[in-house]
Order: sequence, then C-alpha cells, then structure tokens
Amino acid sequence: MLPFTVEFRTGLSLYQQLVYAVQKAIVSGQLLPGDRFPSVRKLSQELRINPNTAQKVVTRLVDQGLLEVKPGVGTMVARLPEASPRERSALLDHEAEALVVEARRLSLTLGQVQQAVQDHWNGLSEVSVNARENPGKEGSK
Amino acid sequence: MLPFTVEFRTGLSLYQQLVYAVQKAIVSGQLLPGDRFPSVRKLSQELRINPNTAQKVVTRLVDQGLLEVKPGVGTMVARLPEASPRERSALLDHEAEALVVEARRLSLTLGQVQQAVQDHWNGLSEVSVNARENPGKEGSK
DNA sequence: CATGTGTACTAGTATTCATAGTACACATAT
DNA sequence: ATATGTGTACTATGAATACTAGTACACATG
Repeated sequence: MLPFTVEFRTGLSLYQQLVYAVQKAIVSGQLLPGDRFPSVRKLSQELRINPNTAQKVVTRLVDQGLLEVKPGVGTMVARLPEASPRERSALLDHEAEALVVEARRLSLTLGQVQQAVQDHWNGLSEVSVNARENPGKEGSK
Repeated sequence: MLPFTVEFRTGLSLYQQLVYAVQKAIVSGQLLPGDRFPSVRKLSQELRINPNTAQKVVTRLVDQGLLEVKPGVGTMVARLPEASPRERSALLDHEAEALVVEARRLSLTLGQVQQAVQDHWNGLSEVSVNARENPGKEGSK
C-alpha cells in the first residue's frame, strides 16, 4: 500500500519513473511535508524491485530535498525546498523549449500546448484539494 | 560549416543533443524541406565525433521522417510528416505533465511556465522569418 | 577513375541500470 | 537482552546504452 501511484512504461528507467511519481505526488499535495514515506524494503516489496533500486530512488529524492531520512528510523516527506534560480531558469530555458520544439514537430498549436499545461496544472491542484480531505479520514482510523 | 547550431551540455548523450538541434532547426524554418543536409562524414568532422555516432543521429531523424536519404547521393530535409495522434496525445499527456510537475517542484507559477512556452514559440517563429530572408542572400553568392 | 555518398559490419571501452546478496549501525518495541 | 525494522554501504554480475575505431561495399557523380 503505497502513498503514490506509478504506471511503469517502457523507454524510461524504473528509478526515473519512480522518482517522477513521487515528485508528482508531492507537488500535488498527495504527500505532505511530515508524512511518513515507505522504507526501501517496503518499496521494493510492493513494487517488486530490488532494494538497491528503491534506495537509489530515495537517494535521488533526498538529493532534491523532497525527502529526508533518519538512519534507523525511516524516511519522511520534507518541506519543499527553495529552488535555485539556476534550476528555474534551466527549466524555463531548456525544458520548456524542448516541449515547444517537440510540439511544433508534431504540428500542435501553441493554444493546444498552453491548454495542456493549464489542464495539468489544474489537475494537480485538484489532487491537492482532495488530498487535504483524505488525511482527515485517515486520522479517524 | 553546419546549417544548425548545437551547444553540447553534460547530462545528455551527444546524439540526443544533435537530434534535438536538428529538430529545432527544422521546426524553426532554419532548415527547409529540400535543403541538403551534411553527410555523416562532414558531421563527424565538423563536430569531432565518430562517423557511426553521426550516422545514428541521421538514422533517428530519418525514422522521425525529418530527413530522407538517397544512398550514394546524400541526405536532405524532408517535408514535416503528419504526426500520429498517438504521438500528439503522448506529448500533451506526458511531456506537458512532466514540465508542469517540474515547474511546481521549483515553485514556478503557471504564468511563468506559459510565458516561457510562448516566448520559445515566438522565438522559433522569428527564426523562421529570418531564415526566409537569409536564403535570399545566399542565392546571390 | 577519383571522389563523395550512405550503410553495415566487427570490436572495444565506458557508463548506466537493475539485480542479488551481505553486513553493519541505528532505532524502537517487547 | 532480544526481535524487528530502519538506512546505508559494499561487492559482484549481467544487460543495455553510448561512443569510438576501423573496414568495406554499393551507389552516385564529376
């Protein structure tokens, strides 16, 4: 029973997809700062992957500041760290450009791209709202 | 003397970056259908890479329908092929989402993302306009 | 014929990814 | 003190990918 969902697809490495799934769960509010995060042994069991692969996922997310660990205790979701201006401009300069190049290659329109961006933005915000209702239910257990 | 520019950065494979640079040159109009594309030997010389790596770039672009080759003659830029609905929805569903997730992780705003998308969109269109003027200059040589 | 083109190989090295297994230190519950 | 669960660090292996080097052949053109 993991607090995030992941559908494995071909073309991307397992650990990349897992890192992304957790990032998504965090930015959407499905996972909140202070929440307990499953141990690498639980991750590897549930996902049927090697513990070292699970550990690699956690290490990457720790490096990004999304998770924090206490040796012997476990892992929990951290507060979203302040992003560096460098990272931000890299996304706006490079990743956004790559999306646009790809969109133009597929003959999509600017409007379609912007609409998709907005839809995803709103979709993640809706999850955030739902997530705040669900923790209340869990608190009653 | 290549008809596209590429700045190699770490983190991505050489051939990926080259494929992207050519995609960008094509969608921006810097390279037009029918234009001659450099041979793999020229690519490897200019870029100081192995000819097999250059060939891999060309093969990938041919697979995408952006280039077409005539054995013994050479390679030229193809007409932008009709993109499959599958590719399109994949970009709008997955790549756009990934950009949004990353943007939210970096605490960027929807407005900033959409502004960046539009800027890049416009930036590529401006290149297209300039490219149409430059061929005229080259014609006079 | 000489030159330039794409293409297909073989072979090698380095890196990444994922796995398997082991073991230790730390923390908590019984 | 013991049992259980935690993170962490290793070694080793194999597969896949990336990139290089070199060679050779067929095709096209001057």
